[in-house]
Amino acid sequence: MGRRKLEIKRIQDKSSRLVTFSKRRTGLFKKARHLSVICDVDVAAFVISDSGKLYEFCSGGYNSNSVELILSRYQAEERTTQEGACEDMAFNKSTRFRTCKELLKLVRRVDEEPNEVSVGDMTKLEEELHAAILHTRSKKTQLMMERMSNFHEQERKLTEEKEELKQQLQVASAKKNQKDDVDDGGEGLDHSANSHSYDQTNIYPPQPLLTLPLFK
Amino acid sequence: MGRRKLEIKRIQDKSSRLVTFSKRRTGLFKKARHLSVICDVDVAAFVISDSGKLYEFCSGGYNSNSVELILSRYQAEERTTQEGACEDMAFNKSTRFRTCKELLKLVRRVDEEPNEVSVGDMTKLEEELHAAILHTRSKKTQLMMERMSNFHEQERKLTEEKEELKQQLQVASAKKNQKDDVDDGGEGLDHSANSHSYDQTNIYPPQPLLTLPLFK
DNA sequence: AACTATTTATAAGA
DNA sequence: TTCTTATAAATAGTT
Repeated sequence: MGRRKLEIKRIQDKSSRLVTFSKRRTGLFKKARHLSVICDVDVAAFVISDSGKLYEFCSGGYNSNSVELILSRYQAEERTTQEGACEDMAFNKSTRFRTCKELLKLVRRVDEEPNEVSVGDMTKLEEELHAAILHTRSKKTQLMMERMSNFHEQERKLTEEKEELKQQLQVASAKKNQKDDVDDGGEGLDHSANSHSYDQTNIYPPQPLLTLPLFK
Repeated sequence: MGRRKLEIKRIQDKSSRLVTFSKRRTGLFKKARHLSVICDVDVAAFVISDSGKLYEFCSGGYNSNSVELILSRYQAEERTTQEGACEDMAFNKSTRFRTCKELLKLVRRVDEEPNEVSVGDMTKLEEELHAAILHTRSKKTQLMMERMSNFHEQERKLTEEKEELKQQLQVASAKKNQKDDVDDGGEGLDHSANSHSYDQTNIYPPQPLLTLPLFK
């Protein structure tokens, strides 16, 4: 809804992204308000900006507890939904981990009957969950690194092949010039000039990941 | 937006209220999704219908922890706003997050003079550090995804250039054969046969990252 | 911050 | 419900 159709993908230019963010955030909250009034329902919406600032809308107005009501409703849902997730994941590879199911069961017990779970068990649970996170995260990173490495290798190959072709082109045109040197021999070189070599190589040497400033 | 202008007040007729609810709820979540994608921010929205059914949208997709992430951010805010929290810390009300430097200063104090930092403050610190981790991690992933996308693009370019060079080589050798056709004209083609085209294109369409099972 | 040309959402009707 | 369509509302780019 604007001067031109906008693709639904991240706006690269920071400045216009910010402007759009402001406009659309306002729009979203307005829609949320209208929905809550017109249909007489509870609505809550949260937006967290790039810089970490929280924006919220809640149909109950600001000094009501309706956010809590909505959230607790959500959390209740969560608890119900998680029945039997991870049914199949026997991950006690080396006796170090219980099954995912057992872990989650314990999590639920901590929530529902905290007095019947010892602090020791909770500490253990916390540690195991943390281990699971680390495991998953490390696998993820490894996978991504591998994929990037593949890209890099592929690029190297392509560049190599390109260079080879260029060489061949030069050799060919040189031979041609040798053979009939009074001819319109310039043409052969035009092409190699045409193939402006891409020098955007500054993209790759996979720069060490920057440490982003945490928050502005 | 419709055949006539609608006042922003509860629709009396139950049937049309329900129809409108369905339409506008869909619209709201769509807007939320667009906002999250276009502006690259986290968004969560909850709607509870008259009959108590919960509808939710969250920018992270369904099996991600982004709802929790956003909610914990909200709850952290809550705690901050309430009295007595964070005795020791001058909070910047507008951003709510202190600077990284301030955070680290507190970490050092926890280490050096643990008795002078309240448990409440430590809890708060822990939460903020956790938020910082989440933020950093998400940025890291984003960065890697972007870089992969760049690789992909670069590869496309290189392949394109390679093809162009190949074409030129063929044209050149064709001309050459035209001019002195009794010559050792076969040579020009040998090379293009040599450049076996790489068909390992199955690597890229950057597959959406799989959600790895926690443990094998 | 305003202004508009356009796109997008949707109210009513089928 | 689902689709169609006339119209209202949101907003992208511009000033």
